[in-house]
Amino acid sequence: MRSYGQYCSVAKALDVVGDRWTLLIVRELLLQGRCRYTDLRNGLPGIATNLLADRLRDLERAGVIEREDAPPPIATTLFRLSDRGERLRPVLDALGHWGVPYMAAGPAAGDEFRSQWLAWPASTFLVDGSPDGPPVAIELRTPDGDIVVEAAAGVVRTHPGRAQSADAVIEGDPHLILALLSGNLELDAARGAGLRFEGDAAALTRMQPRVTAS
Amino acid sequence: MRSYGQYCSVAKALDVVGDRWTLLIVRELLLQGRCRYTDLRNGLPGIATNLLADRLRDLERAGVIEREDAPPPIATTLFRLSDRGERLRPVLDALGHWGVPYMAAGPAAGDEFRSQWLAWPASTFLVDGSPDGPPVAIELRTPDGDIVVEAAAGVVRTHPGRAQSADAVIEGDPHLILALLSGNLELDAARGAGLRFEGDAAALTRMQPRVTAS
DNA sequence: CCGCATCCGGGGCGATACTG
DNA sequence: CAGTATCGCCCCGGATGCGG
Repeated sequence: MRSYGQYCSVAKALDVVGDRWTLLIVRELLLQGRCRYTDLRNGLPGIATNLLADRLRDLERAGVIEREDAPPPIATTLFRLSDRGERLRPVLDALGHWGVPYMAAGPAAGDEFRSQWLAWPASTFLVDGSPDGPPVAIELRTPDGDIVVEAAAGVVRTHPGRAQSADAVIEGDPHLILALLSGNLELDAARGAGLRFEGDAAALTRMQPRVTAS
Repeated sequence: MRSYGQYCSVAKALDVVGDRWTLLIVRELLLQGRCRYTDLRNGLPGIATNLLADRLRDLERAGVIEREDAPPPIATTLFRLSDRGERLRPVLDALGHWGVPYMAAGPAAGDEFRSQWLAWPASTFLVDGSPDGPPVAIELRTPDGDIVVEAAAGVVRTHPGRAQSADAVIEGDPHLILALLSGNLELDAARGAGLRFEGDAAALTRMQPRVTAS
């Protein structure tokens, strides 16, 4: 990116990560950890492949990501964040938190979705309604992968994969899942819309929208 | 900006503030408060005037800033952040903190500088070396305005303007001021380079670089 | 002078095709 | 699978004009 030419730490940061798509690439690496080129493409619907290659080159030169040749049997290239890149997490957290209100209206026409993107709405918008209760885990199964949403000790967190013991399992359209989690859709209505829900409905009410004047 | 078309709060946030120059406009409004168009231009060296006008329109439509007609005798337009815009402060804080290491090497050739930009290096990179001591204020006088750096109760903060009672006053080249504050330049050397320092040198050593593995 | 609008050249970006 | 190559387009940068 063309430098702003300003001796200011915000401008210098944007010189490095202010290009279009750059912070979304960091998002995917924060969410997924080490990725193949194809994994990144899949997590970044809409990006032009030459742009992804360009950005990965830029980010590597800037010391934000590192390229790693996978061990022999695999024969592929993996990309991962460097320590410096991992330190961008607070930036993504702040941006993701600020952007949550835009999710309330539902996806725009043609919006793509990946289950791992629920991490920010879940961990910054939802709050554990019963901080003193035992931990609760809800497993989400979407067409592009599974993630676990956990409420424990007052906070809600997410991570990819399956839960060891899920209190509830939700399967179906990701938009419906978010509507259900955020309280914009009742369980009965969600079921009527095709969402499959198994397990303890109380696990659902355990997670509540954080009360903020946004 | 063209939407990323992703139902993700980070992407939605970048749909609004991801355009070039946009976050720097927010930076200026966070630092300066209400601004005239000309004030913004002055705080954003390098921006094309049509782009500034475009961005201000976009930000107003997005509800991030608000336009305000100044009271009669003044007859000008003022721009200020809305509540929603003020909530971008954590984003700028995170970015500014992440970018501080890029300041260490000094300004690049042709880099512009404004004194108010010292706010992030001062408040996130410097730390109050004597948390239990009485508050200390250093007044900085640069060609484009004055700012105050205060150390109190363990933290270092800045604000524009003059101090009620400054323990020290530094006047001169902003680059030298930052080098002096960050400990990269000794007081004697700074004086030799043309910096004027008056007051208590202990106020200077009160503020120390935060120890981080950056 | 302040707050823009207009015009124009160059390059970043988007979409698709192609390749080792 | 992991990228290059190519080609338009539109965003951006820089200069200038202009009404209030």
